[in-house]
Amino acid sequence: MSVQNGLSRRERQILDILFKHGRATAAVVHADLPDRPSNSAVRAHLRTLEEKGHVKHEAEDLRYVYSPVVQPAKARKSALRHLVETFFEGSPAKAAAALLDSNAARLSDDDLDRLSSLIDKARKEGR
Amino acid sequence: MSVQNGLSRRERQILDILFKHGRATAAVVHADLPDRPSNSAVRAHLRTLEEKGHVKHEAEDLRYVYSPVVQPAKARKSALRHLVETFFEGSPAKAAAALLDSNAARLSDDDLDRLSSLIDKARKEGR
DNA sequence: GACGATGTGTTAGTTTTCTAGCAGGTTGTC
DNA sequence: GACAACCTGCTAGAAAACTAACACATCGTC
Repeated sequence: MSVQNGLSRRERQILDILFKHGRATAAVVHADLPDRPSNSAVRAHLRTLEEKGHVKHEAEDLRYVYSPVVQPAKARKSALRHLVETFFEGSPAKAAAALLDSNAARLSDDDLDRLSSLIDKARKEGR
Repeated sequence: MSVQNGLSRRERQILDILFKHGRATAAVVHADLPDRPSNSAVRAHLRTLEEKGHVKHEAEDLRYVYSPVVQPAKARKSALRHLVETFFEGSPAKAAAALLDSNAARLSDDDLDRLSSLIDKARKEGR
């Protein structure tokens, strides 16, 4: 169903790091992982993820660079839906409000303009 | 570190359902769980979650009603931060934009007004 | 009181996750 | 060539997750 099913805790963590970085070597993934597992364990998991089809690797001067197979956009969307569903009663507006509310200080003018125009657009479509 | 660490896949699923419902009996959790595990397994997991301190139960005419121990608000915040971090390069604005963009049709006028005022507020604070 | 439906607790066993350790291959330096 | 410093693959075993099955309690109905 969801993109994130069938994955163990570690696999999920690793996949998240790959989404975050776009592409990364085993060493980078390892460095980003909480509670520092062994490097060997990380590589094993990456291989498993590849077997399961969630990840692919390219050889790049002697090391492997891993990247997610699922389109980031798709994974994003799925993650958003899941979050909205479990924490915001299915209301994207509530989720968006929470985002803006707790992070207002960190929004640039450009960001605000873009959001405004999105809201205007929604207004027009709503009529 | 994060609220969602140290949990297995199933435990995470169960906890998400509790967040979604607020409070729920073992049977409800069971019904909402994908790939239908045994009822007994669900109860065992709930007990484990309680041991770990993520969940509490109250006896309510003969059955147990479970609810998350962590403040929903806190869990929400943590989940949002994680999502923004892994999928939106740490930019809440990008996340909010994605929410509005793909769900414009589902926003009510009230929602839009609320969002607008949040944006205005951010504008003022930004100066 | 006997029965079924529905709830819980606990146990024991399987399956999956997770890991360290070893073997081997390439590159660069001495 | 020997060595260190990287990297990969693989394997066996420990640890944790996951589960079914059984035992027992309560309630309502016959």
